[in-house]
Amino acid sequence: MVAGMQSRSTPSARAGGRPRSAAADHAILEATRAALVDLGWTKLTLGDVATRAGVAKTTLYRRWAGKSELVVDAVAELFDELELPDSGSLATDIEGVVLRFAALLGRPETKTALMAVVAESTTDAPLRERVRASIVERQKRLVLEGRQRAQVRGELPVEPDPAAAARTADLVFDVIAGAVVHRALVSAEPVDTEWARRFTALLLSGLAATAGTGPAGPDLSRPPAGSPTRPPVQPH
Amino acid sequence: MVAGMQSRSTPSARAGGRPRSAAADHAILEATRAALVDLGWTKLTLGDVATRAGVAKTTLYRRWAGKSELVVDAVAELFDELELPDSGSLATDIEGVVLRFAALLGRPETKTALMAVVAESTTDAPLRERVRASIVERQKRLVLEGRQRAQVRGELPVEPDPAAAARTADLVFDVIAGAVVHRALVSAEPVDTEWARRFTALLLSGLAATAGTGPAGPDLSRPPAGSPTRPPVQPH
DNA sequence: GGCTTTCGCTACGCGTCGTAGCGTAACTGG
DNA sequence: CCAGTTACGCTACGACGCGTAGCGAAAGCC
Repeated sequence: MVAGMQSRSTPSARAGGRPRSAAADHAILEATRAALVDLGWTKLTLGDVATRAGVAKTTLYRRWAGKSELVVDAVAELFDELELPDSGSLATDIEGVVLRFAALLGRPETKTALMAVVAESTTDAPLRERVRASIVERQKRLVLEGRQRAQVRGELPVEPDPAAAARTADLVFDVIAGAVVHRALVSAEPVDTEWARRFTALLLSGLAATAGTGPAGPDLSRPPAGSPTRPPVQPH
Repeated sequence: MVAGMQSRSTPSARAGGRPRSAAADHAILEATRAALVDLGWTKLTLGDVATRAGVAKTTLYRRWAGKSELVVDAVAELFDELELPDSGSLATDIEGVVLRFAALLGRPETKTALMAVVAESTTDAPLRERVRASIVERQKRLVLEGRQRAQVRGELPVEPDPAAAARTADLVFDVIAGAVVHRALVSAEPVDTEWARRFTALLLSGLAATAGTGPAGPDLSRPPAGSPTRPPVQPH
């Protein structure tokens, strides 16, 4: 499930001896999340996690290099729940994924762990790669999915240059993820429906204006009338 | 200089006894930044900071509650350098402040400290208030300054409703600061001139489309011809 | 049944934390 | 000038988490 797990047990190695308990893995990661809720990042100790999981402390050190790696794997599992909703229009899709991402950031486990492991990763290159593969890349795929859907719908133009397309995808990803994280964790203000709507409107009209340098296509900021999931609401 | 300092020495208290050494404050904060560069956030110890600063460890604990508070004050001083450039147009102003902010985030002290204290602040309300007052509010003022300048220039419409104006200012702030931080620290990719230009174009065309619901005003995405600080460059 | 690897357990040295206690230094008001 | 008050440097201390070593037992594969 989590990408960073088979990095230690290379399947090409000789396969003799007692296998690692998969149940212990689940127990440890779940205990880690529970400890994050109760204690937060700094007060979390590996000994406490071991006690909660019902395993020996040495078992933890045999599988993970340190606290950071363990927590990355523990919170990475939560990002499996993050999916791109298919609501019929690009605008409501973005609003939906923003709200889901914000709900994930609102959980006490992720709230205290995410920024901490990113902070650690600034001085630890292997950890940064682990964060990228386990968490960041999983979010970025949602952007690529959303763009492809929108292009099929005709809501976004197809960029011919793949390098330029990758640059805009990276830009959009940093804008979405960065804005939500900053709103939720730095400004510490709620990411509610109204904020998501305003943010999406800002982003989409910006995209429409910059992507199509020529005459703009249909208005992307609002879903078409009769949206299946949510009726369009006139802003007062 | 730093806002959180006079919270302990209330000037209304009785003023007898030996005054606190101001030189020690500077030495401690500078030693903290040096230790952040050499050791990073986690390996930084208060005993080491005390040794570098040439003061006793107990002096540190008399002035700051813990590592987080000390680091917040240490990096908050660096944010004094952050200013809004006056380049003649809103677009180049934003590009300039984005590059300056990114340069600040590129320094090893802030890189490792900023995310760490934000992570701490998620489980520590007094610390969150300290971060807000010392660091976040200082950045947000740049947004308000930039908007006012742009309104004087006629580049942005004046929003009559103060509540709505505050909401858009908060939104723009989270988008700018969030995107730059995410690009620099999470994606770990360079915030260079080209990225700043693309991001600014995205933001400004979004602002122009959403703010003026009626007919759009002048094109905000590019400075007027003959910009005093930087000649406009055609994107290939 | 032998080989290999994992697991639980105990114990250990090490470093940091945060505080207490003491004598001294600096500054103020009478 | 002297008593009062506060900050400072220094030492020492208990507490705690870290990460590792060593052992016997368990659980698989050939």
